[in-house]
Amino acid sequence: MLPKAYDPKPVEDKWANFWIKEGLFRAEASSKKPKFSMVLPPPNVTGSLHMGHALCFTLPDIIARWKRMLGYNVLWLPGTDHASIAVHNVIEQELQKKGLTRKDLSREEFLQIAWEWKEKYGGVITNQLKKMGFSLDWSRERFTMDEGFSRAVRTVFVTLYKEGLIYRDYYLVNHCPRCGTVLSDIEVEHKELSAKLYYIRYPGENGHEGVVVATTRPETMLGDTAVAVHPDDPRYKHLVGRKVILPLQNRPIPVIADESVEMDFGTGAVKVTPAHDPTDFQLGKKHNLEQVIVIDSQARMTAAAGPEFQGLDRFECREKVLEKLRAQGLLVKEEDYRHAVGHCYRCKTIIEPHLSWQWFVKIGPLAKEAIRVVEEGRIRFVPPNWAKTYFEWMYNIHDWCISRQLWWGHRIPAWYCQDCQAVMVEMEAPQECSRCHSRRLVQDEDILDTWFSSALWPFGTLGWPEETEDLRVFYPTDLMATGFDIIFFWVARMIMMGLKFMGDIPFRDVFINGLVRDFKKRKMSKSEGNIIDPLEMTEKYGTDALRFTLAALAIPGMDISLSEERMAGYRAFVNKIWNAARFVFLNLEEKTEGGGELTLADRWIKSRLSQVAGEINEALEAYKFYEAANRIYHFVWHEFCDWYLELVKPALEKGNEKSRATLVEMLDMILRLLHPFMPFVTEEIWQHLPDSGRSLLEAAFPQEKPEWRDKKAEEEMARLQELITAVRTIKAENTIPLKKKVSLWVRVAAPGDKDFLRAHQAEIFHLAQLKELQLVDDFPASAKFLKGLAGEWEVGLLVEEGLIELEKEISRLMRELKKTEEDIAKLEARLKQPSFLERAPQEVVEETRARLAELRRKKAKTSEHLSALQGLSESK
RNA sequence: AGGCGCGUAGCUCAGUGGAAGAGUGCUUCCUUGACGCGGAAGAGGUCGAGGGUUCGAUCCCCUCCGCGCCUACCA
Repeated sequence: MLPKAYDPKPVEDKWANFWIKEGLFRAEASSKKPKFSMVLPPPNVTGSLHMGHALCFTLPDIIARWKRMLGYNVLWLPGTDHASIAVHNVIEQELQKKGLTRKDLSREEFLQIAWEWKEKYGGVITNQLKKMGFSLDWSRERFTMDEGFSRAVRTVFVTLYKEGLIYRDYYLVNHCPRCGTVLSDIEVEHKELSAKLYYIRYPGENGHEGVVVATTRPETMLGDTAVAVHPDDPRYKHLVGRKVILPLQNRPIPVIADESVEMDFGTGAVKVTPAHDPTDFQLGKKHNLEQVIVIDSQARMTAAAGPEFQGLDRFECREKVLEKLRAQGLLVKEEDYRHAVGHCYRCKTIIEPHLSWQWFVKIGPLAKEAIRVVEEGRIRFVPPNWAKTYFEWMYNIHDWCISRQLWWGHRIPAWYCQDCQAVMVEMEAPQECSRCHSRRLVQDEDILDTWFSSALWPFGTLGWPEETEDLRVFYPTDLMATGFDIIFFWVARMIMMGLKFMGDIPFRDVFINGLVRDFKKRKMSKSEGNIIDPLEMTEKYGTDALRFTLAALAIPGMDISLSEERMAGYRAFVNKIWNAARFVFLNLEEKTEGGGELTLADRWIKSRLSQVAGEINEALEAYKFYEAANRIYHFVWHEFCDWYLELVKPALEKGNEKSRATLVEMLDMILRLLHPFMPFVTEEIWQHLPDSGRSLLEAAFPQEKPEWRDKKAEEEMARLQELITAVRTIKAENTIPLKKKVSLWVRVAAPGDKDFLRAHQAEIFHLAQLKELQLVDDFPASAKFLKGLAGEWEVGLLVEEGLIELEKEISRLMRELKKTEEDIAKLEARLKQPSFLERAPQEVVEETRARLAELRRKKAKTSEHLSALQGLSESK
């Protein structure tokens, strides 16, 4: 006999190991079954599993297990990502504790530490993935820096370079002074800050009044090389072509005209710093302005800023500049001002635009194809709205800066000749310069953006650039499940690279899941201290409960707000299933002699199960996890447990073998339906069933069975349920304990009713707790009843002394009557409108009339019952 | 500034052009032999505000209010 309460821990460990040991998650390239493939979004090696992962991996695991049970050859390929910046950050934090920076180490020393780190912490996350039971094919595990993958990355780089789609340029890029590397545009987070807008006078040359410019970054003025105004601005027209004196530097700079200047903003005159502002950079190029770098890559002022400022931090410098301007009377005005400032997405440091040589991907041609496959519906976003987000970015895409001044990652396969400056991009280090044959070559120090390699994940993991069997069988993959926050970072780039190098889409469907938030809808973050740790939750509630919670809350396009309450609810559900199974097993023990027919309840539950199976398959087909989860939840708890298990008891007592077989079969089917959502408890129970196979993973997923559909059984059950509920309601409202056995009188409505009720009286006695059932055509006037309605039937509980509280029942009936009257009034009003009768569909009108008739009957009966009770009350 | 999304029961959220739903919480009753991580019954909602389309709107359209998120070179 199973224990009374389900204990997840030992069960989960057992099956998680079993599945892997038996190779049940392994895909066979040679299989004859249809394939279904996915790649796991590779978690960072630095991290541990958080709730975002748990959600993002639970949903595809549900699909993977479902597809496997449908007979697919399923590949779900796992792996981890080297995550350059994240690894740098954690290692540098460690170094900092020892008072070191990475510059104190050699590149080789640093990389050794990083590899050790990867071995140690990469293992942590894979163990967590195994523990959660994700059905990943571990025999194919990959890492973005393993040898094969590195070759793929180099191949892509070299190919794109040779085609002119990768180039090197001296450009103003986003630089994080803390991380010490440049970042791509999308790695910059814009945050609104309260700041000041400073108005500074630049005096005119030869004593004219000059102009006043407005800026949020006064420290950059040291590098100004022009002032720009709008060509049509009457205030400044006369100044264009003349010069103003740049304060503090005492350098004459020209006033130029450009249409990009907004006349309405500030004073209509803008200072131009081509080396430190993206807009100014463009303007500078257009007007051939000098680029004066006054801030270096560590955000310190350079010599060009002048001796007074050199070496100062950019913000210290700002204060000093303001101080000086004030002293000279050139700071005209300060205004409070809110504006968006770029921050590093990793360390939140304010970004410094920085002029330097970097590598870029010319993205236009790649984007074009990637847009088309989504437009044409070859790749489908779920929910479809996310395609809009995708398009918006793709239409306005900028070239992608891919070089990073870091060490942990794929080193750029470019070599420079120190003699003739030739650039060589090759798969392997060249021996000599291809132009001058010099052997003095140095490799580019930079590495590639981590996302450059992640973009290759769907085919790099399958063996590309080798033409492997895996690649042939499993590419393109079928589904990519991920968060909306990396549509640009990852999804878009995978599409571009997949199309470019495989000539085919990397995946068919992109399922975008929402963010996991806390119960107050706040983002989970370490600093807020509101992190819900999935592993803590699995300890507390079990992995099945956690998985089911995530599935039940996964409404496409919506963020999930997670609460422990909710999880506790689903833990109860797991326990409920456990106990339903205990009941089934209890009845398995005592073998009966057989015989018997399928009861109404048997036919009903089979009909319902068939329907529910159909609905679940349909919901999963559409990735409606919440719908599938809720259907099965409701069916198991409120149909199978609440009704069927109670209804089957009388049949089991009679030794009905058909009922017993149905009971076992239903449990089997339920376990199969539930398995993708809660794999552990279902496997555990299923293995206790007689004649179960090696694993529930290999059992067939239930489908709708038309031969099980039984409309008559469903209708009859509905009538029985109505009757039983009516009795329970009367009992409950009169505070008669349910288990108190009563005499029930039913006034039947149709000729066959008596036979029907007699045939099911065992179930009725059991569920309504009766001691007597009288079937009558009319109630005797002599006896006293508590009456109610059950569909067409009128029911009466025979009143016994001291059994009822009349006042309570009377007020209940009065409430009921009032509500009925209100409903009647509404319908009558509707039916009085000629426009409704004329224009509404005939069936709607008919339905309304029928409903009205029903309500009128109810009203009549209720008031009849009421006056009977009132009479009783007076006679007392 | 643009784009997207949300506003329905105390809370978290489904849902549909033709009688307001679930889970949880709350109230009352019940130690029925699968389960108190349980059972039964119930209370609770002008479906954000105002217009419009319609015989009929919580649902479609417009405006507004409130709240998120994303994109963006007005310094």
